[in-house]
Amino acid sequence: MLKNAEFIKKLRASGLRPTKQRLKICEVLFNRDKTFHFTINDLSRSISEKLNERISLATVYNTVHAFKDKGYLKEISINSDKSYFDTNTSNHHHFFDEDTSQLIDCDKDDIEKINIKKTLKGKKINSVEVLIKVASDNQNQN
Amino acid sequence: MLKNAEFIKKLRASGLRPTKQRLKICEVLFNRDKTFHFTINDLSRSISEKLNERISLATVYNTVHAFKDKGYLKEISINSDKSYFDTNTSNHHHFFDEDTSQLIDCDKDDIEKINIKKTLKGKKINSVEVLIKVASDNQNQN
DNA sequence: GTGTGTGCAAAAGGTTTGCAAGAAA
DNA sequence: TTTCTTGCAAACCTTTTGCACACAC
Repeated sequence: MLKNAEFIKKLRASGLRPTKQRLKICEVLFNRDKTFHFTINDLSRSISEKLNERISLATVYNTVHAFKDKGYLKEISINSDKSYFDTNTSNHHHFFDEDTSQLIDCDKDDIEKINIKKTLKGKKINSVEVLIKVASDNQNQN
Repeated sequence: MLKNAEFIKKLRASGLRPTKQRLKICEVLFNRDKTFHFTINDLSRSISEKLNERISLATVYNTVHAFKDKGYLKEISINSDKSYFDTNTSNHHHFFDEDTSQLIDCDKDDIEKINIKKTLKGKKINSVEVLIKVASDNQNQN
């Protein structure tokens, strides 16, 4: 459970002014036990539910993008009409449940290291993302 | 180079009426040497450029979705405001060049088989997609 | 003729932008 | 007081939908 003072320090350190809205968003995003996978809409809903407060959509978008640029959030590559973000910024992969549209983290141990043999001239690899799409198994429901 | 008659046969076989528009779209999509990675917008532009003809956007959307459902096209998981499709429906992965927004196919041999150790109860794996994001390497430009 | 497909325009949904008012430094 | 941030509404872009007309069978 991070305290407000820590968020303020963190924001200042990355050149972001610790405004009331950004601190609220930090609270919703980072004061939790588990990783949070969300769309902007989810986050916006969480803010109103948890804090009983309203932050303008434009500000939520601004903040999420700022946090992503600073490395506090990660955007997940999934083709969808919406963008998905993840509070777990470590190098990891995802299961995507097509029945429920839920993302599930994949631990480091769940997938063997991926070995890429091809290289592209003059290009460096920025990230390697694996998305495993799953759906209910009708052959063996449980 | 596939002929019109073959497209007609293929469409009929999958229960799609071989209309003028669908055949044109087949021509643009499948009469090429290399794999085609595209957004709906790219395809629409290709149609007007290559065939000097206009097909309604709604029809292009309908057709691409129908072709995807029938397995003639694959949708690629990449987070973007647009959807990307691929005429290569085999099991393969992609590089995504963040400088140019271009997709590049990854051959089977370029990546070792991915071994997933975790399983989710009652769920079966539908697909495993790897996306390797690259960008120009400023340290070693060439 | 019957049912499917097409095309247009309008609507929908997510995201971005411009700008005036407000808050932080 | 200067600069950054917020909030609103409008704009934007991709995608979907409703409906009349046209085409395939």
